[in-house]
Amino acid sequence: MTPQRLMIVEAVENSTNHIGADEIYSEVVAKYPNVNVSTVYRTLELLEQLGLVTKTDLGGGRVVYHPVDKGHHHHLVCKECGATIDLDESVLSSLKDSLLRQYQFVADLRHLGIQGVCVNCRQHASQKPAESK
Amino acid sequence: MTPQRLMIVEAVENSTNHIGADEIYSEVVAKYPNVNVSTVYRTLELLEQLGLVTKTDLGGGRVVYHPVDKGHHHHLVCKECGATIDLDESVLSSLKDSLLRQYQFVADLRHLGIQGVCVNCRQHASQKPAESK
DNA sequence: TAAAATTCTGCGAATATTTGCAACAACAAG
DNA sequence: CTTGTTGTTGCAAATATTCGCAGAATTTTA
Ligand SMILES: [Mn+2]
Ligand SMILES: [Mn+2]
Ligand SMILES: [Zn+2]
Ligand SMILES: [Zn+2]
Repeated sequence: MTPQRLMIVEAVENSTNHIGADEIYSEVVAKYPNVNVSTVYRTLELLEQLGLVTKTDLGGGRVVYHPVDKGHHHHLVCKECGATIDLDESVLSSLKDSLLRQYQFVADLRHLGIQGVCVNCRQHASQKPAESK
Repeated sequence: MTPQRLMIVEAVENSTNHIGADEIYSEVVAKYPNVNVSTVYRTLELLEQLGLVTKTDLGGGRVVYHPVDKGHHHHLVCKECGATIDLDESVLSSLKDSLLRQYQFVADLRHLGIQGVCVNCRQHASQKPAESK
């Protein structure tokens, strides 16, 4: 457990909710000026393999990390407005179960980002049928 | 419909199964030497928005494209051995339905890559409990 | 301790993809 | 035909992430 790893873990744990690699890097580099981004990425990969953090692609180039001990959940991400809706883990547990039963496949569905269109954006789209120019 | 777009569409349609942006580019550049990768990516994005192709991240930096008219399906991707198992669309339709009912969210689940560990790799792992050095 | 083996790091380069911009092409109006 | 408008391209630079490598730090062995 090196100082840089410690600070990276700290940054992830202290984050309110999700945190990106760039934010972690900024936070760490403030106290420890000569850390490298590679180390941040490598440490995050390690933490992921150890099952301490989850990595989630929320779309649009935003990949975020989340400590496992702060609750499992998933996210619906609206491609139109970018809104993210929290989703309880139970919604995906039946899928996970059926993949295990039917395919003996252990799906890694800890913290998923599901792309789509939210209610608001769907309503707005139908209210504006004449999209035109 | 420009010549470069035509050739990109052709490359995707002619592909046996999945095809990556780099492969499309190689194929197109052979006949039309001064196309640019940007055009390939831009065209693929366009085709995706038009609902003609699906884009899927199969993990490990492999993003592949697939024409919609060649059947909908999903993939289980083993993180250990890289094997991909085909999955019928029906397996995810119940999830899609419940997201629509409970959250009024239209999930974009046309061609998903689900990460995890396959049967073989799981058995091998348990047969080798003494992983050691 | 000293030497050897291992692990971790910073750095710079590679990778895949996206973006801004200016030239270019198609096309409509005058 | 001349002009203006719009959409498409190539190029070069930005972005996020990964990788090889050689040196530093650590741990193991003798
Ligand atoms: Mn989350
Ligand atoms: Mn497929
Ligand atoms: Zn929305
Ligand atoms: Zn496997």
